[in-house]
Amino acid sequence: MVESALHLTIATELRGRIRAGELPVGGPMPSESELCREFSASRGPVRQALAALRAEGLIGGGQGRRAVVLDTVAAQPFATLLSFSRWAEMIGRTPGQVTQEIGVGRPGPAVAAALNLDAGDDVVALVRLRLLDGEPAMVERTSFVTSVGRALLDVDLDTVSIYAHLAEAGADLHTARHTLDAVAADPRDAALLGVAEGSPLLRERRLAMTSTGEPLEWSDDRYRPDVASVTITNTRSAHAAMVRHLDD
Amino acid sequence: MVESALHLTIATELRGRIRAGELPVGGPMPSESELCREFSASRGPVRQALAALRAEGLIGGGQGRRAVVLDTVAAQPFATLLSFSRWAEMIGRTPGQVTQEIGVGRPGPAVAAALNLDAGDDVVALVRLRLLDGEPAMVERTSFVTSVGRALLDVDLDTVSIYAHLAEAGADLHTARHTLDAVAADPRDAALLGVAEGSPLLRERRLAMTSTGEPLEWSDDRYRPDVASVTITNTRSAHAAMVRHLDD
DNA sequence: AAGTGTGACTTGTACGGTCAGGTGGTGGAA
DNA sequence: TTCCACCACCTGACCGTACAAGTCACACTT
Repeated sequence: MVESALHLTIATELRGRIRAGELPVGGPMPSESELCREFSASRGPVRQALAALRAEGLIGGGQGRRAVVLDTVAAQPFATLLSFSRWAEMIGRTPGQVTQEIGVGRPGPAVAAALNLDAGDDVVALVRLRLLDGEPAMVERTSFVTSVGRALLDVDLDTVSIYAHLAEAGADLHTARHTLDAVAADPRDAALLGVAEGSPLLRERRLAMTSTGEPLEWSDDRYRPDVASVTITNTRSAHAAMVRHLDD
Repeated sequence: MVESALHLTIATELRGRIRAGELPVGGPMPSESELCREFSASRGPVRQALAALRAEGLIGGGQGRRAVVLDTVAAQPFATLLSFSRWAEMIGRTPGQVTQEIGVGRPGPAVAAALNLDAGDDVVALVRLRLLDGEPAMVERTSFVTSVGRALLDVDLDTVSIYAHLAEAGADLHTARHTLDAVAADPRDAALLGVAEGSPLLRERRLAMTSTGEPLEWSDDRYRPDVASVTITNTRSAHAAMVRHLDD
């Protein structure tokens, strides 16, 4: 087993203590020097770990004061925000999917612009109904650039997680941009999700890129708003952290 | 006047170059050592600045490779996400507001739970229609804890920015949690925003807290989805950054 | 021509120290 | 008893150094 970096070890350990209630919400964190002694680290890694927790919205506080525990649940890691399946598993639900369409073809102008494609380029387009515990939760309309999408044409998309498959195929998913708004359910959305036509849906449009900014995937996902919503935490110093969660 | 911190200076300067196109999208950032020389800094502040840009979704990249410019527009700073007025000013629009109701009273159970109030506590409740360039854009239903809200009862809310006023009054706004979903416009929303009853609205429920986690404000904001949406960037390493923006 | 090293360059991680500036408790003065 | 000055402690910021690990291009070998 490769030991991971010290600052990651510290962050993981502190996250665990916060989640377990060992460090209670509203209470102070240990001081930096205490953490240095405990983990035999210099202040660098300790501060790096605290900065991470701060960015996740777990702790707050200011100069001269000890950091304060704000919450017990952190924002979700990268993969969870990208993959419906991993998200479902993380929140303890069973993901499912029913593929409606898949094929190679010319993209519409909006998709071509989002993926920064040239005039002649094709995409692999996919429409799926996503389920949570067997109930309709989301309609997904995804377009992949062909270099990535080709790997999908041979697999059974109703059983395999796309992102797990793409990761194995070596796709370098690194950054994603999510745009959230509300739309009315069109007739097809309504039929698939089991809601009335025109009823409000939470739409997440997502562009996934490599570490160098090359677009890989563009998706238009429409959630039943009674099933899922999105929470973001932001702090004066740090920036925002996002979490998609279930409505109970 | 104290000059601001070096890492903030570097980050601001680099943001400016990216926005100006001096560092083109898709191109490499200067190496850390180049930045050290240019700003007469050690690697610490330089890396802190780059980490900030990374968290804002402006740059990406990995070990051994130079960072890559991903986008020209950064996520918004804290105040912009909290204050409709500052957001409007940042995107070059004129904010406006028409107060519908304001008063002190007993909160509903949902509000009391969100603000973590005891049974007998009152809140200052406020309903406003918010405008962009004179056009209806959002309906805001906000509840303040009385210690904070009292300061609002004496001012003209149609002309003063609440957050500017609260900041002057010494309120320590530090962290905010935003939950996004979609709702159908109720009759009152529809009348105020000038949309059909039942049409989809983007709802942002927001809890603002002090640095020690004490709730200060709970708000239910409903946007016309043709006017505003919310974008979030997240990266494998860094966490998410959020930006609220205008739909053109 | 294609594959393979090798080495320069770059970022990631971590150490140590230093100073500035904010916080909060304590003890003495009024 | 109340108030205030002071001080110990803490976090924020920064420097310089060192080594590990990843990337890329170029020269060399096959």
